[in-house]
Amino acid sequence: MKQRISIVELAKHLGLAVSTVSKAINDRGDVSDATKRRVLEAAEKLGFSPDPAGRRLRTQTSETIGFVLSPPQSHFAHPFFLDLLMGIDQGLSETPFQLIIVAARTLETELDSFRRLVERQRVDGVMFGRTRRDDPRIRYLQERNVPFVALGRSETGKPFPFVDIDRTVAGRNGTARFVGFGHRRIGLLSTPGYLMISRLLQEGYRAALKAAKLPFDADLVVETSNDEAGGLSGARQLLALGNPPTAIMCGHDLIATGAMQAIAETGRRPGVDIPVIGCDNHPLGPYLNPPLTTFSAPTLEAGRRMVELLLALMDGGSPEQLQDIWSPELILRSSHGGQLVAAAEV
Amino acid sequence: MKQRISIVELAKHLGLAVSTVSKAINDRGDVSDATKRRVLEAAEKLGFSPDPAGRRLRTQTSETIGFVLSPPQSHFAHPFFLDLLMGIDQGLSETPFQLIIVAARTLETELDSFRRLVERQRVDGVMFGRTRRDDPRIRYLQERNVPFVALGRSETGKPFPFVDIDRTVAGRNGTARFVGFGHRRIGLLSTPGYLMISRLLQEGYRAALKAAKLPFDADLVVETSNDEAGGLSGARQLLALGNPPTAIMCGHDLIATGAMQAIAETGRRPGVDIPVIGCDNHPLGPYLNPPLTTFSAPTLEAGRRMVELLLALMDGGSPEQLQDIWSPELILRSSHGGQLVAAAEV
DNA sequence: GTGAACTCCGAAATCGTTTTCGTGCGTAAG
DNA sequence: CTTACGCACGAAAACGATTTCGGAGTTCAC
Repeated sequence: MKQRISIVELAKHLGLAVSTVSKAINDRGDVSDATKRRVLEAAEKLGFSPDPAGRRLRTQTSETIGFVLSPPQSHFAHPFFLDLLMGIDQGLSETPFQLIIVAARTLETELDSFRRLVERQRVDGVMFGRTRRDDPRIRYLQERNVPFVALGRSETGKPFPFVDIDRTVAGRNGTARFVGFGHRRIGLLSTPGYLMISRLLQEGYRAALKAAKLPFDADLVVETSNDEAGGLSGARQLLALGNPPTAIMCGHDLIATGAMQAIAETGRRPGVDIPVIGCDNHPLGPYLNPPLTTFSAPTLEAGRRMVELLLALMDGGSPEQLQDIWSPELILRSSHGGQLVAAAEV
Repeated sequence: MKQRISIVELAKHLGLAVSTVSKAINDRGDVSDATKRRVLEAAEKLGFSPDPAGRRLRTQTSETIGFVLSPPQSHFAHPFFLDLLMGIDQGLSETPFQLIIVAARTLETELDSFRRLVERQRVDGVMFGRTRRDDPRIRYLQERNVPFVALGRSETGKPFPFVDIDRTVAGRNGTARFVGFGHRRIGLLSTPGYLMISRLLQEGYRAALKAAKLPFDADLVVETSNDEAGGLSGARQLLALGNPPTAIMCGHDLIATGAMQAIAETGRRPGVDIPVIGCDNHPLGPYLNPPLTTFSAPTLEAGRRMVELLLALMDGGSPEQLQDIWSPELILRSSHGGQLVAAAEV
């Protein structure tokens, strides 16, 4: 292990005072350009970089932001999550902050993860996703007054910063497209009801029905777990109806995958006899049979943006100004089917 | 923000010396059980927990281990990676260590990520995956003498701790199964050649051929990127051969997914006319058409084990003793096809 | 009763920074 | 020539923990 050099040794080497060296390195005032250059050069040559522990102790900051992985039920939609993480890391890479992550095992212990993060590790800020309509994490963080930014808005507490990829427009545009194709009974396979995205998706769905003067039938919307198994069982339930839907809008690509499976079970051709649309542009979508029509989710960009918002917040920005709502775009492949044949109507 | 309490205030509150309180909290000797209890209770009541910055400065340790995400080409097989991360976090959760992650953007800057981690952040240990046959990361870490454990062995440098899910057995057992079904020309779609898993997979493949006294045909193995697109183009290449394979073994489920697509393009039924086997048990495998036969990859457990190995290493363990090789198991679904019909032989 | 051995606790040094507050010096104004 | 002032740098005090070492007080053997 190459041995480390401390700032006092560097100062001694330069014949300068420690304080001067410190100021030079941090580019604070009160030091001439000449010595500043001299210090920087020596630091480079001797491989000096300030020990974070010392700095953190003195400045009373951890230079750390925490991300907590939601409990693994549904795994927070794998690729989605990974992209988000990379975006966050990219955003952080130009700052002195480091990203620490913890995984919550269950919904019950999730809050403990947050507590450990802020009370023990003393992170400077927090990020998380899968916001819920009523979200105890938000309440906790606001109560402790710790800066945070969420992926997805919520109905909880005071205003807070977030990036939201608007499920309302997915719900609205997806079902509107089905309506345009002549469908009159459109199923909705939504994520669990406590999630904010579920609420928004259903709002969009109802708005589209209303615009088309179509009746709302509660039997046609089922909330299910956010994965393939959920899509499978949810679609089975839908297809077992006396008057089953002729098209299905899904709250996630994984759900759509399961739904297509369920459709195939009944002997019908998924995406053809019963069209399907998903959400979040899962990378495997193009390889499904038929390729899955879905809505975009610029997750990497969302991660980067979340960092910007968090930094702005810690910089004194007001939460109301730090809320992004992005509209997902329809990605047409082929599972959305086409014009409904006349015979199939009624 | 609820205000923090430092150890001196706690000591004052108790009428004890700071040193005594510290010893009580860290359960070091030289303090009676009675006062130890008293201190712990007060700490609990007043919500005291030691400031990591102070401790780290004094103990000259960062209590931090770093994980670096491989460059996004192929995204390190999403769900695989997430499970690994959760395993690592679970392993770490009982220790004072925190997990910090950084994402390498490209192969070129990957080493810089490592350097930042050890030279600037001063992590106590490092983890990474996707080991390569010749791996500069390993060289760097061994040179700097920083403790690390890898996911996957390598041909680089001195012995080091790792957990390896043995691709050799996947390669061997997968092709052996095809052989058993009567196939004589078996394609191998492998991950990029510089990866260790690629090398091992091919070793297993050749071993199975040899055992069956089948000739090795270099045309039948193609190395390709570790994703669906790679599988697609690789399989196309294989199928365009004058004497194409009648079955394809794949180095990853994502590759298998692309391969099935390519097979379908030619009008043949993937998994039936041309059987396919993948690796790593991707969660979407059961939802492919037909469901994908694959090899298991207990990634969560691997993550947990990696933590154990790292801690053991930092505790003075010898690297040679800290190497796990796990055998993946065949997960039979249906894409492996069945008995080859006699007519297809030659 | 005395010395030794053993417990338990406290004073102070230390880890590597940043930051405040002087201090000396040179320069410009009067 | 004196005074005032700005500029560049240095001394020292934090930040919050751990650890070493020494010193009371107690117990025990002789």
